[in-house]
Amino acid sequence: MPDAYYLQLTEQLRHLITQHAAQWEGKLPAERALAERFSTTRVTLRQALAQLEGEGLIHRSNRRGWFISPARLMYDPTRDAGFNDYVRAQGRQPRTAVLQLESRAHLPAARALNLPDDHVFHHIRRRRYVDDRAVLAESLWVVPERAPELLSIYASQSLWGLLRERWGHHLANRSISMVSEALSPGDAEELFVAPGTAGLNICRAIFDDQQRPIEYDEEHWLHDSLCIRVELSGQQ
Amino acid sequence: MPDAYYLQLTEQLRHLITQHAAQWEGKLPAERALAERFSTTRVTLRQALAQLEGEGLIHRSNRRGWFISPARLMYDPTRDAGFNDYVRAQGRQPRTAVLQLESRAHLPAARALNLPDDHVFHHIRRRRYVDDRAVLAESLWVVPERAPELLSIYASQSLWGLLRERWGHHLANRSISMVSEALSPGDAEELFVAPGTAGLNICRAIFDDQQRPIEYDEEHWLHDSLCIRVELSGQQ
DNA sequence: CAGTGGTCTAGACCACCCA
DNA sequence: GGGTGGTCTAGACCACTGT
Repeated sequence: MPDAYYLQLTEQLRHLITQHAAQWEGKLPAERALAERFSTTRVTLRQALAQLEGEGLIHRSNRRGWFISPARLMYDPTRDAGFNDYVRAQGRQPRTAVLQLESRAHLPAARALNLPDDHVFHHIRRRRYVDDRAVLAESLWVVPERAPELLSIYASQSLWGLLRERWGHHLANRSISMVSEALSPGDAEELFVAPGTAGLNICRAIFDDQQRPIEYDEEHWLHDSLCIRVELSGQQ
Repeated sequence: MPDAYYLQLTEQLRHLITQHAAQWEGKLPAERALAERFSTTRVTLRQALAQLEGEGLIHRSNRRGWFISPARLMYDPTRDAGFNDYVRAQGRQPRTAVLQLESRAHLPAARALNLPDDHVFHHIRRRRYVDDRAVLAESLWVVPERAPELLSIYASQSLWGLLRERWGHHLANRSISMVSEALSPGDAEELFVAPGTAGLNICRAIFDDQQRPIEYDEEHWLHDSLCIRVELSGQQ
């Protein structure tokens, strides 16, 4: 069926990668070396690599080369479990870098939380790692009335833990949306990948048990880094 | 920031497309024409088009050209609403083509439903359209004990409607997983797109209120055709 | 500084779609 | 049968990475 050479190449590379994964220590040989080994051009070789990238088998670190992708992280966006907890529960190592703390308005957050367009939020921007690979760039927009001194006390711990323990909020109602995307140049740079790399965008609007808006967040994941999982019981 | 020419091209094309959408009737001019208009090569032009494809703004119909993508379909995989119902509710036109009806074993279904590896299922393979664009290829694996004569009476209606009305099943517990994927050559062909086109794979295992397995399904969506939406209330 | 990936050129051939 | 998109070649230059 696959008569195009780059599709045959894709299969050969797939086998090569699974066989030599250990010996290469996760990093593929240089493109020119691979192209020569298969007697083809870099263009065609890159077409095959792009296929495997789309499948989630390998990924690129911008200008540093091709790497074998680790197993996907299981993630249930409907649960309250903090990032650190569920990453560790899967035997992986979480890490967080806080990129920005500020207060300002944000239209999508205002719209999603049914607040005036110019409402000001506490904004936390952070980058999250799994096993030292940056996989997630996210922005949190917290309603300041619910967590007044947030920005002065926040330091990369669990936000939902804080909201629960310090301010006694119960995250009861949530509206979640997920779409595939191409990472914006900004998001791509923060995750050290090439612009336009495939990503998954997850947005959540969260309200308490009295329908008061609490928080809105925008997550940009590398597309190959996660598997969304939702378990539900009870009739819908 | 975007000094690469193909990224500038991406922006120019984005504007061109939004302006001329109506006049072009959804189909972009030929690649050679566009490349000439921007004084570049087809390779670079295609790189820019691929960016817009990743964003979901345009898509390809295999060997027929580039088309402007319609608005994403909102889809809540946690609900029981039938495809026809929720597509119509969004003012769109649903259509279904049944591709295959058979009985056979399927390992992933058996595993997901906690049945023996060689358990035989009723298998329904179908293609679903929204406004005459094929957007979904799916396989349903129904436990025959729950719907014995399914294959002889099924004809593209709502499967969940049938299960409920004819056999009185309540779809109570479900386990859902979603991952981005590159469409397999087979799935791509069924959806009339190029092999390796970005897709979204959704799998569901469904049990009744007594935890008896009912059905397992595998969905392959074009990545730009939908927006997953989940609304939840109550604490998790 | 050497080598790498990212980008780009200027062609070519073929299978397939559509008129 | 003409034109299209899909594929492929054989180069090139540059910015950046890692040493």
